[in-house]
Amino acid sequence: MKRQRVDMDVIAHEVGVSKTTVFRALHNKGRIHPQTRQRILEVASRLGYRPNLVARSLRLQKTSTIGLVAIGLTGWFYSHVLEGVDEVAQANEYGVLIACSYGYPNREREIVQMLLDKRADGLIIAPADPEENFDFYRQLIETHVPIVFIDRYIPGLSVDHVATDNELGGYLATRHLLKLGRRRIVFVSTASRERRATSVVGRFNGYRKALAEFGISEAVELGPGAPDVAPEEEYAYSAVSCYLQQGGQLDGVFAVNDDAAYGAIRALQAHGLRVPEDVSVVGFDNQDTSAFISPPLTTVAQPMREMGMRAAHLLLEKANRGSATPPQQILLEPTLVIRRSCGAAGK
Amino acid sequence: MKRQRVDMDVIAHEVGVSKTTVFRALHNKGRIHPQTRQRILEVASRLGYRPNLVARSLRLQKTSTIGLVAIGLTGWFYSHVLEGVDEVAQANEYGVLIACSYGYPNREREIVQMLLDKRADGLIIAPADPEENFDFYRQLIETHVPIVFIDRYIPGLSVDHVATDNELGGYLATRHLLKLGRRRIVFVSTASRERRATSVVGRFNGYRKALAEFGISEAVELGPGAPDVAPEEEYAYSAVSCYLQQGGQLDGVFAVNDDAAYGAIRALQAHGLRVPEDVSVVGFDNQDTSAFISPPLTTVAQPMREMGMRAAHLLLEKANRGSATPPQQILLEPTLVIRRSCGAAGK
DNA sequence: ATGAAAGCGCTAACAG
DNA sequence: CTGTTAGCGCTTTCAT
Repeated sequence: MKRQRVDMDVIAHEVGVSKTTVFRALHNKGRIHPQTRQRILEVASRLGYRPNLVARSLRLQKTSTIGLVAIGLTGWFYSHVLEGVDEVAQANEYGVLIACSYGYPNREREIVQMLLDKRADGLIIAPADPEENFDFYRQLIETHVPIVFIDRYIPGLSVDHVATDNELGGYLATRHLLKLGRRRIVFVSTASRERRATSVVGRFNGYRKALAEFGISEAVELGPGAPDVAPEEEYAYSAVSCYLQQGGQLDGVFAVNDDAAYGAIRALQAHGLRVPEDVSVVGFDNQDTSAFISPPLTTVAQPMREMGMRAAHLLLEKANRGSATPPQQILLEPTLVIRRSCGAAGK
Repeated sequence: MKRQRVDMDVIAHEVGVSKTTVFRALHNKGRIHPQTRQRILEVASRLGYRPNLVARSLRLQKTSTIGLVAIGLTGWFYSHVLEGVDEVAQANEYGVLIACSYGYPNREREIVQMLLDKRADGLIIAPADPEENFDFYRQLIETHVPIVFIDRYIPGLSVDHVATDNELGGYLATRHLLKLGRRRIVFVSTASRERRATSVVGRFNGYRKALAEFGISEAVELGPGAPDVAPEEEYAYSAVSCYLQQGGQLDGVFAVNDDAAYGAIRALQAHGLRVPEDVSVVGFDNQDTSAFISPPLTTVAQPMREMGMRAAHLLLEKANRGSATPPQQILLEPTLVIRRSCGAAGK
């Protein structure tokens, strides 16, 4: 038995009306006799009719699809952001076409091209590098494809973006350490490629700003120079270990993310330093795990899901109302979550 | 200035040939004069021509898109699997349309439908529940849409799937604890919905199988009865705490995943028990973090990325060679990673 | 070596 | 209230 595909024509013939009438029945649009509509709906249902969204997309010049350019799927932070995007997409009957750049700017370009060829209605992009693809994006913007940068952005380009106020986050974390009396606070950063991202740069600036307010001008960054190795924990571990072995002093650590904080804590402990008695540690991201390591980690929380949702909303707005509105930069507020690793009261 | 969209017709007019010729030039197919081809290619490039993949999809009845039905994006395990899928998709010039069920069977059905309406060439699915959608999938299979289940499957349905040999994993973990002399080994499981998944059931069976080999018939599962709360760490923490407070005895823990292991360890420590001196703990998944908590966690590693890649390959094969081949069940081998939480020698 | 024409399945403008 | 017709951009068959 040959199960034939059923399209609107098949239904039309079956019922004995025209395709247009079928269309009107299915979409309940225009004037149509209730009886006719009823019959059509029944037949459609009996035949298991399903609209061909590809055909619709071609006709409407609109795919109801968001293109999502991620750096990777595995990070705590990004995966939550992406769920936020998915959530909004589903709620608006949009699909999400996703592809990862894995941090490579050239791959990022290819992906964007692919997504555009598939006629995504707009793109949400976490740009791997703040400079490498500057020209590429500048040209892209001129084509008026709706684009929203997420988490990171490309300085100098006037594009919508939504991100956490990373500078504020870094500031809050560092000021907290300072208020606890810590004065030799180091910034544990991340592998060189990531280090350039606006999110990381922001945290570092916040760190320095807080130091400056307390009259400290010397910023110490641990990471640059360490072997460029994954995972984050390992990188931080070796960066901190190296610093300590060379006789570096510290009584506070602000890690660029929670994973780095775990590595830092382990390095400190391996070196005989106690956390938080000897050294206070603050991370960034507030992973679930951070409440369960020992000591429980003080960290900066970002509204991850919300970030994804805001980006998606922004994009859909652009895609539908036309991109006439001027670009918005949405900054989300981070919050400090105090636990025991910093030595302050906290659960 | 009105920047008009350039399609093959525009190029054709510009060069003074027919659309067909343009087609042949672009695809380098059929007989075409090298000169003509050259001119066409130049114009196409100058005009910034990009193929409309939606139109192509409609014509070819093939979208070069994989539909991915995930349970969520945030787990360590799944996110790595998805990257594997993405990797293979990109390598084969496929797109990945993703949507999450968040564990709800009805939502899962809607997503599948949406992906099918968008004419994905095939679906990779992590089914939320092993039974709820049985009939739905049974019917779906009859339509011959290429489908591959991943990580979990639906018993009784003859569908391709690729998963870890979870029973072996549970067996390896438990046998390891038994060999270390532990005899009161509990299984720390997960919230009720997840508990039914074939992956979890497999781990539990492996656990019991190992116990049986050592003449132990009593299996103790911690979790059922505990408040059904997120995150995993919290759930495990309260399950273990509860057990201990009620005077439960144990000298070994096999946790269904690493996050649960973290929660278990914290509960044990909070209760004055030392890990691994008093209690040996083994997890499942080998998250990066597990090497950096204290004590470093012994755990079962799964080939996550490979799982995603195998699933994607399998799907593409089905989608292209026609789904005439009989369904394959691919089981991947897990490996035990020994660290300190179990008390054996190990880094 | 090139072109004309049909058609993928849907939507919409226009008639009746 | 319903039908006819054209067309979205591409691929392919058949002709020349």
